[in-house]
Amino acid sequence: MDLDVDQIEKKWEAAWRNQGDHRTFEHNGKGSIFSIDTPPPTVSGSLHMGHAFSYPHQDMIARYKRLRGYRVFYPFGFDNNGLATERFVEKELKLNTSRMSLEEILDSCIKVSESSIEKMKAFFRRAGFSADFDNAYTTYSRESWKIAQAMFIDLFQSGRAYREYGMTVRCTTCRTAISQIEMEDAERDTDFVYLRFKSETGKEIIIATTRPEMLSACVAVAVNPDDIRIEELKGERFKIPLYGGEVPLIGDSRVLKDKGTGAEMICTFGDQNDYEIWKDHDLELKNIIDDRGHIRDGSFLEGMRIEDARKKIRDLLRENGYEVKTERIRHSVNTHERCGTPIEIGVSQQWYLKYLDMKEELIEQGRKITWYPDFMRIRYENWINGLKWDWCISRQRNLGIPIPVFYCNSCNAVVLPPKEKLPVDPRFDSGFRCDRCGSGDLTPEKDVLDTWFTSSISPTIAMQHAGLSGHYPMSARFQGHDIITTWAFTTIYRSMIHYDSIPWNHIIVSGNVFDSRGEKMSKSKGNVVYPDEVISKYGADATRFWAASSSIYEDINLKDQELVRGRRTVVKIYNAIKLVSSLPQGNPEKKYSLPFNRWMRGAVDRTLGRVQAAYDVYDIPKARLETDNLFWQGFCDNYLEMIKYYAQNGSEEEKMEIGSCAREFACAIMKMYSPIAPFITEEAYSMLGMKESVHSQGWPEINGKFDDDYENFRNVLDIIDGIRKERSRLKSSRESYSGFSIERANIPDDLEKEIIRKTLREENVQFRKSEIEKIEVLK
RNA sequence: GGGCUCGUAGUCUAGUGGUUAUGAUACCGCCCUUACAAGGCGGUGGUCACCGGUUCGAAUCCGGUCGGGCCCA
Repeated sequence: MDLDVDQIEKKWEAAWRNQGDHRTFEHNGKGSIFSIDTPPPTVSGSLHMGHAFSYPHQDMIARYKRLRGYRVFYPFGFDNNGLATERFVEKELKLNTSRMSLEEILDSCIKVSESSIEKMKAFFRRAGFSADFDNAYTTYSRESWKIAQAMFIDLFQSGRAYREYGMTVRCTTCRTAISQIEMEDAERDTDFVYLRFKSETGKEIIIATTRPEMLSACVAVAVNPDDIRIEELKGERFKIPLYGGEVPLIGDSRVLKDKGTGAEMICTFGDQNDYEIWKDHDLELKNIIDDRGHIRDGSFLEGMRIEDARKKIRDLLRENGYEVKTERIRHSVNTHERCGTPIEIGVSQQWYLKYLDMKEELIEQGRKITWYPDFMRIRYENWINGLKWDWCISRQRNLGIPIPVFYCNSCNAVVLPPKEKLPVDPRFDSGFRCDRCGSGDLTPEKDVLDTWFTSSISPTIAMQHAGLSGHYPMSARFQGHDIITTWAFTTIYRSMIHYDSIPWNHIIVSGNVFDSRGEKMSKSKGNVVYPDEVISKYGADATRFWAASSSIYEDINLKDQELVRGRRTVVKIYNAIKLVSSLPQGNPEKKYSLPFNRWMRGAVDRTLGRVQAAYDVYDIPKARLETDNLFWQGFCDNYLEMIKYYAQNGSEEEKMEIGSCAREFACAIMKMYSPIAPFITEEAYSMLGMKESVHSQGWPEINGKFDDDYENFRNVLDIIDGIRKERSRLKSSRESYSGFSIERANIPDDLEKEIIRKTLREENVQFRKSEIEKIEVLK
């Protein structure tokens, strides 16, 4: 390959950076604002193909909208907040955070995220993103703290944020409360243990459980109300094996008759079902699992981890004759999505945001937004309909935006710092007083806010960072379909409660990237492909062509073939432009006198209309397809072949016209490609001697006068096509025949005949009018 | 188990009621036509997942079945 794509891309990357071309917001111009709510990539972990597939879509639309005259707001941020980053520090750096001070932990988190952010910026620049990376925001900056904390205070004051001692879902590995959002179901193989419970009067009932270690938290034995045993065993109290306490028999419809023996023990709390039954029957509370996953029941299990306790208690149950049998079953358990640990349910003090009262309004809000594609909205609505608990937003972790509250030790009031003092970290900052009783004796809140608390206000953070508040709602959000229930949902909710508005007019949902066989990429499978490798092999433009190759909302498998096609397009553009730039230059008197210029102008107009329509509905693959067709078939295979002869042998006036028109068409095609392939199109503009960047000038005008010429010229193209095919069928060199004879109803005029002969370099092409269409080889 | 979605040549893909189903990629053949052999032209390759229905006519609409994916339980 004689074209050094890498060198071209590096050259323009550097040039754009030096010129400071990419601004977060285009202040100049009169157009309306088009603002994009971009997903701040999380800095923990490495870059993945999603960054090379779905992120370019935003950039393509940003570039397109700029060309259409919009003042584009294209912010970029990095998410260095929360649990993911902290776990990353623990796992990747193998730091033992339990031996470090809070300051040291936070410090190493910041250091890791800073170096990670630099790597990511380098990648996004290399991939041709037109964002201002020097002015990127981070979700853990003081500025973001201040915004998030002020909004928290608003929520507290309006009664949306509340603190409650209640059921908590928690992860004993991450040692924090989590929300419904972060839970994930997983299939696990477990022993289903059948245990014998006896009553004082000697009656017995067999229950089945997957969690025998919870025995000491057992507060009832439950069967379905339709179960005949409810009558037989009415009033009996059953002894808890090994422990000896007595529990009642209750009936509850949530107990499944045909699962196990149809009887189960109710513990506080083995699972959500337990919790619900416990609450409705007003049972006793026995909380026996601490936040690190150790049993705290004061028995022989005291201090053991859950798994160890399960083993030990089963041995004891077996030895004492309580275990009837065991079945190996596969069942689904709720786990924490970040670490896969089965969640535990407990009760503790946590902060919540109330939203269960707003389900209908949230669905309404979702319907005010245009979803691309529309059916993704249904997933959003299903999620809302299935919501069970308010949003737990407090996390017992180190890294995160602190919850800005203190608790008064004298009067128990919740003390908020004044907004002008924000940001605050109650763990370090002091000097506040209770506004109710004036006491300075305050207990700081140690918990931090859930990462999604910050993610859900990305429009506010991005706008305030850029000094662009007051342009709410934003135009468009781009995000993956896997986080509709998290990011889209929480953003719509926050926007509603803070601004009584939708956060954006449009939401564009994209798919995920899988390996060539359609499997999820993961380190353990060894099928991970890194985006830097792909760009090194094929180039940034080719990678973007791949990203623009099929429906953006569908999952895509990473295959070479689209990357190959992308790279070929880049090379083809370069070569075509090389030819066009060699054509005579000047100002012709007439612009569209030659038939192929009129035809090509009509073709460009047609495609322009289609490409615009496609980009306008975020159909990037369609925009690419239309441009490809025009460029390869129309422009390269036919138009450029036609003009070659006339560019050399035509009159001076004709040469000027050809040079001028070919440049005009080439520029229009480069414009259409430029959002997808910013590098090679910029190179093309430079080769054509254009003074401006392809990305900074306006979108081409549709001329609109040559529709008929476009249609009429099809006859000439048909003949050229026919002769080319005939020549190929001959499978022999040109010495073996002398020419072609064309018979058809519509005979071209003299100039058209000449164009056909010159384009094909066949001097001997004869035409005869006939109702039967025919092409013959002349020997 | 529920919701959504997808199923079109070896592979990827266009096509939401109307000739012979689009194009790419891979493979084979011919042509070095002075921008490009990473090109041009041609060819091989399809029961449009399956079954049934609606219709003059179905890849397309409806119902069901099977299989993949995502989300939720």
